[in-house]
Amino acid sequence: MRRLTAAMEDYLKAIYKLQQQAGSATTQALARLLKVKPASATNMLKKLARLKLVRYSAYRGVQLTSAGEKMALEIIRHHRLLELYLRQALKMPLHKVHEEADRLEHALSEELEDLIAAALGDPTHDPHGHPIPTKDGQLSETHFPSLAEAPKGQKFLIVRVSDSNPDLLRYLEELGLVPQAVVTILSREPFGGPIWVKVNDRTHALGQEAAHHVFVRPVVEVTKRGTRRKTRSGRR
Amino acid sequence: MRRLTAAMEDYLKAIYKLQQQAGSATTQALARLLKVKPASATNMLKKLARLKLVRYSAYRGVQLTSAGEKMALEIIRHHRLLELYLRQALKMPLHKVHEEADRLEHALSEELEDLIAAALGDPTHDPHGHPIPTKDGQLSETHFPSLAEAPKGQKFLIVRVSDSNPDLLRYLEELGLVPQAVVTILSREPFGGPIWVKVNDRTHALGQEAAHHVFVRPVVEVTKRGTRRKTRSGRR
DNA sequence: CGGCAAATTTAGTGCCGACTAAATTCAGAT
DNA sequence: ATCTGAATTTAGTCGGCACTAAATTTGCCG
Repeated sequence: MRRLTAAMEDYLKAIYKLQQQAGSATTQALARLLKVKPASATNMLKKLARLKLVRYSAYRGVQLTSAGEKMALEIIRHHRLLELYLRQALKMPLHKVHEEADRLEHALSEELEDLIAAALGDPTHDPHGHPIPTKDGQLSETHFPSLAEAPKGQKFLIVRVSDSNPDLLRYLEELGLVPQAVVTILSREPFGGPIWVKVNDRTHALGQEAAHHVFVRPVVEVTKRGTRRKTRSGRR
Repeated sequence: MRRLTAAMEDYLKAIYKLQQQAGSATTQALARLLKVKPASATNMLKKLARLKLVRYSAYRGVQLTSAGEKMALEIIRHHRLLELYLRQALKMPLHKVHEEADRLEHALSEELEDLIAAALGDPTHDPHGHPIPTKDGQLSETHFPSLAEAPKGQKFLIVRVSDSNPDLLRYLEELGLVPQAVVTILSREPFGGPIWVKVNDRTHALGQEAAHHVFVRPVVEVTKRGTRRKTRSGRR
């Protein structure tokens, strides 16, 4: 159970992400995600295969072994706990937490991980709305429609925003389109035009690209009697 | 103003420490402190010299340049802020904060440094009692006698404990010999024998080695009238 | 089925920072 | 002034992880 290098951890995390989206990870996709050349990725894949963290057959892509997946989830847990901690305890702007967590995650001990999780009350989601794997490696990915797909004319709770692009994130933050915010889709311009949304009593014309990165759930509306409409239950 | 590697930062920090204690740093002392071979240290010293962070002439030891000192103090600031944060905000045991901070210090952005400093209210000392360099690189080292040197029969405030040995630290922690604690030196056995101290109403026989790592200041005693005795003033 | 473009891998290099072994320099004692 | 042991440096290696350039494999299309 030797400590992995930061580079290895980055690869495992990336492979996990690609597997989620596409079932398996190709050398090229991995290289693009990690901003390295494909040759470098090949190299590392062999190393990870020797460590039995991935199943790798040449020209055929990779998959995490269960040991590899376990490691990946640990790192993702570190990352997401850190993001939430930075946001919540230290009030770091949302668009900056990802990069910071990316560096810190590799230097986090189990001990500190536990302290942070405890300080946050064992949270289930990071500030972008991504689920945080449990200590024993459980992760419940749920699918939500993006603003681009959701029907107009009703209220939605923003449950997740993509953390891939800090500039986009900063923009969304300015508009108030962050997790936990409530948004109403007013209308939709045709031919790839913007989507009119209302949030915090302000109205914005949101482009397709941005809309694709905001994920929502029909909001729980509480009537005068305290009964609910439109969704079954609970958190997120 | 490119980012230094973690290894370079470690060397700068170590050189700074040795310079404090001895005026200048030798290759050997550096190697011992960093747990590398002397040949490795020589190597790195040349590299740091090329970057104008140290003045290095072969066989003659090193000194930090003012640029090097500035960097060293930044890193020490990171380290000590982290130690205090881990202790204060996350309640990490005192003997564990050093190692954790040693890893995290290299991954800390200026941004996060500022947030942490603000959250702690711009503190002046870390949990071992070491002064924290200011953002602009000021550091006030003050000398204090160790328990081994202090006169018996009076009360002392513990202002600092050495952070060099986690096991020793853990031991001191168990005894209650931590910064801010008040200790009374009862007596001193001759011929290198133990020192009898009282802390929190418990009495302990403290060996020479341990006593050398605990630094104290005569305590401010507040009389009924609120006047003071034995020391001039303020904090620490 | 053959041919070709894209994806991938192999081969070889460079930088970083550790190491060992061998050479060199320094400083203190005689 | 010289000798000698300790400290230091030099020379050469190695593992980690990136890179480029050159092979190789794949899969698809006609």
